[in-house]
Amino acid sequence: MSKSGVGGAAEKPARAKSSGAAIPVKTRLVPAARERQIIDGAIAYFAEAGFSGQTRELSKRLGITQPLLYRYFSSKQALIDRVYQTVFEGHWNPAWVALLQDRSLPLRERLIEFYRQYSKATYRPDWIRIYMYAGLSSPTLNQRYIKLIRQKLLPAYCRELRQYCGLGQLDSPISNEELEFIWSLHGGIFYFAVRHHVYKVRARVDFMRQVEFAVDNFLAGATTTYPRLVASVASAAKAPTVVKAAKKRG
Amino acid sequence: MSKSGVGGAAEKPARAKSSGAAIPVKTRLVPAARERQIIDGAIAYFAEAGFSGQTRELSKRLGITQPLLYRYFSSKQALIDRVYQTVFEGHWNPAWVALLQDRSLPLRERLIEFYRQYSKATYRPDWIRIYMYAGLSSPTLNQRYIKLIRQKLLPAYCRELRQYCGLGQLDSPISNEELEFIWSLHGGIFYFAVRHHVYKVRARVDFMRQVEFAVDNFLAGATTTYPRLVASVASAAKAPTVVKAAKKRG
DNA sequence: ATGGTTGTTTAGCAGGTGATCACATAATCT
DNA sequence: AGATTATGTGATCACCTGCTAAACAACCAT
Repeated sequence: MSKSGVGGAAEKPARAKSSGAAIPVKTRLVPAARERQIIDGAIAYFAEAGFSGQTRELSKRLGITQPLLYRYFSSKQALIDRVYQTVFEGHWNPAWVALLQDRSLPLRERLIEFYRQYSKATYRPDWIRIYMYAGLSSPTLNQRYIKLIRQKLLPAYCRELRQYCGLGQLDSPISNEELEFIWSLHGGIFYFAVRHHVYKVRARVDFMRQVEFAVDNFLAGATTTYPRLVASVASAAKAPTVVKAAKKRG
Repeated sequence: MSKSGVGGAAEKPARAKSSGAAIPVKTRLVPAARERQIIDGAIAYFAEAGFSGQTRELSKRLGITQPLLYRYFSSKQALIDRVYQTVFEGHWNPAWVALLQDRSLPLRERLIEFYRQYSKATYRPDWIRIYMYAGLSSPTLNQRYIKLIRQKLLPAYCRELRQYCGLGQLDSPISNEELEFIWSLHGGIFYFAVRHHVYKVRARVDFMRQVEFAVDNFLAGATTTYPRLVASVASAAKAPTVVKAAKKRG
């Protein structure tokens, strides 16, 4: 079954023979560079087309042939996993927690600076779109990322907010209600980025200025709302079985 | 080439012949019912698998053959369009605007009641997932929906908030900054639903209770933040070219 | 130069995927 | 009941898609 090669070579026009051609000669890259190029291209392509995008189209955009992808990644899924890994692990800065806890700055300034850095690192079209595609096809990775936020970032966030609201002496464990309360701010800001980068809605406002208003509003409200929330959760925790008992009676 | 039918009929085991069989006999529906069934099934299936889901798998779940889909929809895309239409147009209630403007209730109560109804109508797994898939593949429809929110709902929202914050006499046009300010609340609540229904993160909190906290916090902060926002926008509008002029000088 | 190593391409396969069509058959009408 | 209508199905087509093997060609040591 040896029918390949000869015919193909004969049809192929001279490529590197005629010296004057401006056509870029076939570039042969070292494996690390080619792999990097493929990953970067895959992030951009899958962010646009979703993970049901075709490997042929991806290779076309990279200017390489499709089988070459399989020299670097054993399967399409392996490439996708690598894209996940690169995107999800590449944008977390442990310094953000320290920033939130730096009490030499007012909490307002810390939060605004945090969102300046956080949005710059994560609110990018590619990142957000891949994050959303990932969440739709299989939310495992998103759950892990959310867990990271919930366990590393929000508790620090929460302690600073307690301090800010005059609950500094409080040492009760942080409740889910408190975490979700903070997440309502965080999510509101994130959804602004989604509308902007995914739905391409031009809001015609300055992003950081809106962040400032959102943070200011959150903090201004929190001085009254947050202590009430904490008290409400605490009182509910004291008598958690009341409802059930009432049900049994009724 | 007439080889169909005979062989197939011979292989097929008795279906309606043997009377005792519990197997449901072939149901023949009136077109309207079948079409409805297909659309409902398509919403559920595409919400789960995305629009790259296969027509064969869809028909399998519906218990019908794949070619039957093409009797009701000329192409897969036509079916998808119908799904879009059903989902996007099926969950808007004009009464919500009236509810927001019903000043016989405190604004807090109106907002909470609004989110109770709105979340019940739109924060459903199918709806949210199709909304997100649609936004990723082509944001046109989402833009239209956002425009609906922005033009019908938020202006009313905004007027009530002005009233609430002692800016009732104000009749200046509503600025983008004000709309985005409100959207930070709206988006925060929506993103809670996304985390819940798409990323399947179990927050272990009562949704409406968190909505109450978010609304309370928003309103508590707004009495101080909102007038400042309005003033800030107004003063910026007076001298919009200062920055440019400074740039020219520099 | 020469030959070996290895990055890259050409050709192609097996199974999937949207779409079509003749025909079988349930529901309706007379 | 028998004729009529049009819903639903089996078979199939053309193309797509992930993936593989072998040929080819650029780079390097000698």
